[in-house]
Amino acid sequence: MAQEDTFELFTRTAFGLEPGCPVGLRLKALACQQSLAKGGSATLDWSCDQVIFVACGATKLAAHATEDREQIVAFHFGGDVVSVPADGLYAYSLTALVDTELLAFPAREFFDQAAADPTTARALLGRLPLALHRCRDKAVALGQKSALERLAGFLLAMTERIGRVEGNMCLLDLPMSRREIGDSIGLTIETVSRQLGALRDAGIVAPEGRSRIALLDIAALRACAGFAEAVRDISPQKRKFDLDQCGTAVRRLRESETGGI
Amino acid sequence: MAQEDTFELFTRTAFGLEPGCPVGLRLKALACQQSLAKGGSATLDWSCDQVIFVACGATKLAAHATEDREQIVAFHFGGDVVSVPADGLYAYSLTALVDTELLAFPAREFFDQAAADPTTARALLGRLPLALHRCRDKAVALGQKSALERLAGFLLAMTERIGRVEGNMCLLDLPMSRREIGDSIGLTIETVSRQLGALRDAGIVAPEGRSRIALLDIAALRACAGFAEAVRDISPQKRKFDLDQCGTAVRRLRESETGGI
DNA sequence: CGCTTAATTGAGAGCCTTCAATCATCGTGG
DNA sequence: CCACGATGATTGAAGGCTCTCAATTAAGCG
Repeated sequence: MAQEDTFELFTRTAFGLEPGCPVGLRLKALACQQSLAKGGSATLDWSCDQVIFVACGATKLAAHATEDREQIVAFHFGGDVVSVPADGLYAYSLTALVDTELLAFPAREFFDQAAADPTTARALLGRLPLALHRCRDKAVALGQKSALERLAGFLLAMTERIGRVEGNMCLLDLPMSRREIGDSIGLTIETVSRQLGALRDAGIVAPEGRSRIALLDIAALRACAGFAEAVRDISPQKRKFDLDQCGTAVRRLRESETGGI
Repeated sequence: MAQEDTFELFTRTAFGLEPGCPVGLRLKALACQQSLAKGGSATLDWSCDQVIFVACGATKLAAHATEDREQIVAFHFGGDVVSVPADGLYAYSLTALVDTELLAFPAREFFDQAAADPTTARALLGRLPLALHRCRDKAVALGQKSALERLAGFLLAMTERIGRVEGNMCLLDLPMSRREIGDSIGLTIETVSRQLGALRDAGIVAPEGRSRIALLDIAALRACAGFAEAVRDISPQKRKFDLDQCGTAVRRLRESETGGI
């Protein structure tokens, strides 16, 4: 993908700007394009925050907590804008799950320009809270939910992002490994595998090969994830009843995933 | 605190705006002031996102995962701006830890006005990523760290926010209960108490009464929290060595807390 | 000073992790 | 096209950390 194409994709899809407009040109002057092969990590200036536009492909944003332990903070797909923190409490990295094209901007200068243009500013003020709220939902999952609940929530979140409907079920082609799933929801690869096996044995999902999963019963999966189903102003009795409807293999949880900025 | 005073505090401290300026007036038209007594929850329109300015006091933003289980997503203090999600996967609540004054805005209209004013937009584009990055650091703690690491990280984060230096140590007057600490870092009240006891026995902290904690050895506390100390471009040997310097009562983790937008 | 509530401490159980082995998948080369 | 090898995934057994349940102690308030 040529620099021109990538940048036009950026201005158009991310902010609804016409190519060649003043803001677009100023932002373009800041942009640094990168092509990452599967498994490659973005080369960024880690001394200051960055804003990344994922033109196409898929990436993971990971925080390195220990030499051998990383927490994946979010997954991103084509069209997403990612806010990448500078080195702070943890060292972060942005890694391509598949071949990926991206645009990198230094955050301060990027926001300086964006703030001056109402259209761009409004777009960012829409995306940033969304990413924040997704991250919070993730924190809820990591802090309060069981392994099964986290995995079910993960699958549902991924379905919303990259799921394809096929008849009366849903197909999911995951670009990430079991390890990356585990690193995302705070579980070991073995636990992920075991819980996936439980969902399979319950007839809720059907893994096909290494990366494809067919979702046979989304309602049951949602019950597994244990989200708070529009609970406000619903009587406790009714709420309790609904929660108990999940089957025997179903126990506790809830979750969210993938936060474009 | 009168409406006028609260609002002026808002425009001045949060955005550096002069009272009576055009944006200020338009934002004021959206504002809904609330005074919360300790323990009171904000009355908000949960059908749409809200932006809250905490004029003075302290609040917790909590997600209700289950009837008896809540995850505190962030603590806020005077001057903070909070992005509060509408009802989604979870029901959120904003509760006062002490008597608190706040201003509530509907998010969409708020951002519409803010985007039109470069100064306000720039201020928000500075605060939102900060809150996002804090939330991510919290996710790392919840997903990867041990109980001791989480508590140490919590204390350090709180120290940065509301700690007072007193001689060669630091005093911390926590406005939240043990239960709220636990709900914030994903632990039970008993585990919080036990880990705090471990830090006390190690001579690192000295609890005084229910809410005050004296931090006697911040370096040791930092070691307990197990943050990645500017690890990029440092040899593995050196890194390993540093990590092993933490004492016997010290094991694994790292953390962050309190995200004003 | 006594009461109510919060915090601490202890014992046992459960869930996830760790360690280890087997199996499957997929890319490569014959 | 099939066989092979390497890597990833699954499954099993044992252990550890945190949770749950329960009792005791302390703090703060009237």
